[in-house]
Amino acid sequence: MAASPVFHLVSWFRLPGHCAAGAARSAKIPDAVTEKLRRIAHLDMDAFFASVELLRYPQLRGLPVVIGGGRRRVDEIIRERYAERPLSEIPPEAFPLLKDYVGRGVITTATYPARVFGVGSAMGMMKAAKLAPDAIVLPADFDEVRRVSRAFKAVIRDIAPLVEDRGIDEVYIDFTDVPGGQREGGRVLARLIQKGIFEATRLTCSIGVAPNKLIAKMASEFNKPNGISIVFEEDVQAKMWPLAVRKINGIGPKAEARLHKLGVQTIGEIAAKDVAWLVENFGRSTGHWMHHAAWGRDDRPVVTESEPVSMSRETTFDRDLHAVRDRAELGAIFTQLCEHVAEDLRRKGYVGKTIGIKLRYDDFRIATRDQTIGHFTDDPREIRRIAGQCLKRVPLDQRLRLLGVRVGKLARTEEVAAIAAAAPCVAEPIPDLFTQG
DNA sequence: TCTGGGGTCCTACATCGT
DNA sequence: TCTGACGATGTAGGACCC
Repeated sequence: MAASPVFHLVSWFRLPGHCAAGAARSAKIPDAVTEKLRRIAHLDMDAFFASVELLRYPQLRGLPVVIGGGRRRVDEIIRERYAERPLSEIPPEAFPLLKDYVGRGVITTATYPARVFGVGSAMGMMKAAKLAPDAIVLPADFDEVRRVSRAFKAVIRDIAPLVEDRGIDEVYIDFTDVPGGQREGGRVLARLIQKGIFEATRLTCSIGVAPNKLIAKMASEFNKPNGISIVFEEDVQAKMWPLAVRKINGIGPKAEARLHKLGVQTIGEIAAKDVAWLVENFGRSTGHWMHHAAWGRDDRPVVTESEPVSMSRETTFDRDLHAVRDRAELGAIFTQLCEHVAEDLRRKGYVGKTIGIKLRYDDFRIATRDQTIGHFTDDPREIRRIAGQCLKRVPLDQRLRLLGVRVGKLARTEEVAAIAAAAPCVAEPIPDLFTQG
């Protein structure tokens, strides 16, 4: 190998403005200690959905609780028996248990006492019920979770403005230029943020601070729940390389299985492989990416603003439906999905020009079809019409488990309207694949 | 055994215009 | 008129993430 591991790591982590001459110089210059380092934090709320429920039902603290399934709110169900009592005074034995759960669905989150039994996110409810039959099961309250999500992100932005939203319970934060962001490698600022979030929401989170997003993401897992992990560039090999390949954000079950089959179990073993070998086995893009990731290299910036690419609605039926025998039911669901997507677009101020459908057959195979039209729309009837044309292009001789509608190629409604006002034109007709020609 | 919903990004391939 | 290269665009599917 031409360069030492230390050379690779040190050269990668210096900020462009601070490291023009790279590793050789930074290794010699004694003021390296005063140099401002790139410090990126990854913050992850602990068992977020479950923790939000425990704010409402504090009597369930310390008990195994999972969130998932069920469309009816539990407080409605138990109100039938405990009509006049405040929610916090309803005894734990009144809550539904996993072993009594009937229906489809997966676990969204599990509290730490529930995780002891081996249940966790994305696990089927039936399997979870076998592992932890006496765990309490609650449905997710998305409205409340969204409210708390906005609250904790507001706390962070007040302290450190460069925040990248990574979903409902996660963010990246650029500590580099935040006052105090360099102190103790970021630990001081991380503690401040944890304290602020707890005061605002009564919820805990875990934070990893590292030279880049890739390592910060891993670091936030090191010390869960309610932990802080600080990783410096010189720690990377010792902390990353013994870990399983799956710990790299971006290596999922497929890539993991492939690596295992090739005899690679840990991140260090990926790092030891030649790039050419990785490219040969995983393709050019993934091979190079995997090599960089294993060496802890990642120069992606913290992105504070982004536009959505698509919006969709999908639903899994209570029972598998047949396109012909359940035509009326499917038609009603289909229309409703189109209306929901249109509502979402209008509420958020977007229009789109690629309309598509997704369906999942009873054997879990997925089929998608798209159609791009000549203009932007957020009209539910038009979405329904184009989606209907897409639906005619998929085989419908097998039972369906799921149906979805998607609108892509989005643009802001106001921008499209402004362009249309500046250059009015007649919308071109939309070809109908099945009724014409 | 059972596997939700809402996304993003990547790849492969077909088609079309130059 | 035919052919090939090439880029842009659309489509379908897959992997992955929260």
